[in-house]
Amino acid sequence: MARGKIQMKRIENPVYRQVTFCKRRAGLLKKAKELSLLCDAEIGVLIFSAHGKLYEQASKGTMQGLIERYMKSIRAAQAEQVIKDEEVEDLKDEISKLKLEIDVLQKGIRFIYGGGNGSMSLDEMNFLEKRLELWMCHVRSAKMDIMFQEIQLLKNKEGILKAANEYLQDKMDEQYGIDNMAPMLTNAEYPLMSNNQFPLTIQNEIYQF
Amino acid sequence: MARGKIQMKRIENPVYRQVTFCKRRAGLLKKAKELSLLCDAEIGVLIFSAHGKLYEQASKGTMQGLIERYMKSIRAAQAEQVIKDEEVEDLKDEISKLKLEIDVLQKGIRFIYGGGNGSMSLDEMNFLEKRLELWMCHVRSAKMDIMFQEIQLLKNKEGILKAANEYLQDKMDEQYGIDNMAPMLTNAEYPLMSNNQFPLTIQNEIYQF
DNA sequence: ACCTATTGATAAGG
DNA sequence: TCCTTATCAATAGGT
Repeated sequence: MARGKIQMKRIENPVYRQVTFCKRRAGLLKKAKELSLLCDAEIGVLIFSAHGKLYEQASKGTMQGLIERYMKSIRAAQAEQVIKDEEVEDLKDEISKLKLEIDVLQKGIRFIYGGGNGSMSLDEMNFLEKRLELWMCHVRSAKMDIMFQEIQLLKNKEGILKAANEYLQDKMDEQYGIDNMAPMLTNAEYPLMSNNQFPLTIQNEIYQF
Repeated sequence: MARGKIQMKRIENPVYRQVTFCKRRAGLLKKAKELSLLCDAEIGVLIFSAHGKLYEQASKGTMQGLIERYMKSIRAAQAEQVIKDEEVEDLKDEISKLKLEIDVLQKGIRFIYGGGNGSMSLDEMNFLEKRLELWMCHVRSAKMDIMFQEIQLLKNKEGILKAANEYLQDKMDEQYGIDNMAPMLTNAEYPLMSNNQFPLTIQNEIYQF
């Protein structure tokens, strides 16, 4: 440079620093423009002064376009710009669907829990009543299925235990003799099963509603 | 420059152009770094070669940070970067809440409509049944309230129409004489009200469920 | 903002 | 891509 070189460190004198900033900033932007022109390159320069003032130059196109190109160029840039936009759209779509779903589901239920604050018409309530009755039928039917399955399970168990019981009975008969043990078992047909017995009457009671 | 200055226009010879691009690019980045250092400025340089290759330099901080600062500096930049992030968070929060809500609401209803594909336990179904009965009670109670209000409304109308009827009757009596009109009205006490009458028996029928 | 001595950048060639 | 070197451009310090 002229009239003495300067050390490559921050210029402490604020006046000198400001002057140098102006001069070199102009030089930098000029160099950028020249490089862009000579070599057909797209160049952007962003300069924030120490006080936060912005200086910018975009050779060929706009700074916005350059930044977008930069974002796309850098890997995963799409994840920050393009994909983020898509994500927002997806999320909004999902929210719309969920809200619609909620509306349908809550139209009645909010009303019911809210104590019926006049937001539903008589027709809507009649519809809801019918719907609730239907749901209740379905629930009761499903409940019945489960209980019936349990009954079947218990009956199977009953059969197995009954066989085991008879087997044990025979063993005892062999070991202690018929005269000695027979009187103890006359009052109970399947003594090991008493807790799991399901009389048919109870079963029928469950089925009707 | 050395050995002759060059014209400030695109260098046609690709080899020369490429060489100049390398040299001047290095020079530009060096100048940028020096300016940043000397004058305490934050500088970013973006260079896309004619073939699309990216060269970048960010003095102080990262290019991303610089771009964000640029976006914030330029008007409405927050709407593209910061606010978009916040928006995504908000949307995700909303979705979480909605999904939770849906889960609660649909836990039973999905099952019911799905025909009871074994996803609920017997206890859960008992709970749901009780809940449905309660809802139905609420619906019927609300329905009843509305019908009662309608009845009150109709009774008020009845009173008004009855008075009007009597007034008209008197007028006719005055105009045509008692002998001429009396026989026509003996069979109906309130002839203008017949369609809106609510016998007490029907009302009671509605109340009981 | 301008001037200008001096330094730094770089075009051309290897 | 790097080195060399003759230029020319950029600029530090002063006005």
